Amino acid sequence: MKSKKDEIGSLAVTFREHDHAKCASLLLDAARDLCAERGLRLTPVREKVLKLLLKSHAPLGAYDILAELSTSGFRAQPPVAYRALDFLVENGLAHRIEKINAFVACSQPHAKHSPIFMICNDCEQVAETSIKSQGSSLDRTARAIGFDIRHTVVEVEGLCAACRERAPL
Amino acid sequence: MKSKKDEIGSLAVTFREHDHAKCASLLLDAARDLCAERGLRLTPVREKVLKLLLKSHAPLGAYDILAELSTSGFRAQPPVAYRALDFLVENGLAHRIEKINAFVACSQPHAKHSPIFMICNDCEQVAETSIKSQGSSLDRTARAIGFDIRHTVVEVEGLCAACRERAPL
DNA sequence: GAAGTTAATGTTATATTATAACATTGTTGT
DNA sequence: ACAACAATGTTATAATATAACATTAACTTC
Ligand SMILES: [Zn+2]
Ligand SMILES: [Zn+2]
Ligand SMILES: [Zn+2]
Ligand SMILES: [Zn+2]
Repeated sequence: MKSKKDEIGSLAVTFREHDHAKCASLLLDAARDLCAERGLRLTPVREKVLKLLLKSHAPLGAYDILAELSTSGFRAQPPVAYRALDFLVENGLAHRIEKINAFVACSQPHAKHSPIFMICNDCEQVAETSIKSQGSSLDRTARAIGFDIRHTVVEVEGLCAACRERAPL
Repeated sequence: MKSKKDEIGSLAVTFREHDHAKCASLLLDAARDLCAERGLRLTPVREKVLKLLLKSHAPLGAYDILAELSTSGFRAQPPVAYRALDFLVENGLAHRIEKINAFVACSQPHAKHSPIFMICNDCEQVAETSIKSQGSSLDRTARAIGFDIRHTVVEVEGLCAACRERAPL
């Protein structure tokens, strides 16, 4: 049984001081492992896009990525970015954040999960946590009306603790 | 204390047989009342857009609305639609559904609420229900990490009961 | 390893969604 | 009537995303 502290630590490292270089490199390794296991090809563009997303916990728009790709010797037509992002999203290595039309690296790529995002409107970082869908209020309501859930979007906007301290209110 | 049946009836009428003409007219009246109470101006374009949204429980894109406006003698430049939609959304008469870049009339315009949408991928109708934010898992996680929630997006995609019956699996 | 097959990338063009900026008109309060 | 503000009209463009088709690379299977 995990302690509450563990839970917070593992789920919302984004808004806490942490060794992000390590954070990013562990996730990159995890992605490589996952692709190897599943016979997926983490091609140069795909890996590059993942690395760009892993640079920070702030999401990037498709055109931000495109711009960075073009300064790194990759082709820079929109489909290049969207295809790589599609691959990453379809395979659980990244998520799309609907509210802001942007993408983040997944912070728990192996586990099958329904992510929840907390988007700080000030520092623009995004923390990923997870829904426990079994028995949730959402799940119960859906069952009650016979709705079969295929995909869930949960995104909250607000201010992270650090930003609230910096600029109270 | 409401019964479970009441709760379902009031919250997810979308996917059930119902007198939608009545449904729409009650909501239009509610909107007029609400604007009168708050000193808001439900101008012709704004009312027309609300009526368009109230035609069904299927959401409309801004450009769908624009097209309908132009066939009704209104000006049809994008800002016309977006401004009316902004007004309706800001004042709680409509909601934007992020996942599909579209808008629906709010089904409970008086109550302050955090809506949840259930989007049927087959019939494309959307049911609105509500989060009980107090004490929810989301709320607890946010508190635990000191995140101050300003706005919540909860949208689920899947199949409604009727569509599942029509086309099993 | 040559030929066939599928997956991935390259490239051009265009579709879709949304906003900036500024001019004009209408409404409200004095 | 006048000022002040709210709403609408209008032009232009920004930002996001996909369609379609050509080319190249990778993986089979013989
Ligand atoms: Zn990190
Ligand atoms: Zn922050
Ligand atoms: Zn109805
Ligand atoms: Zn349906």
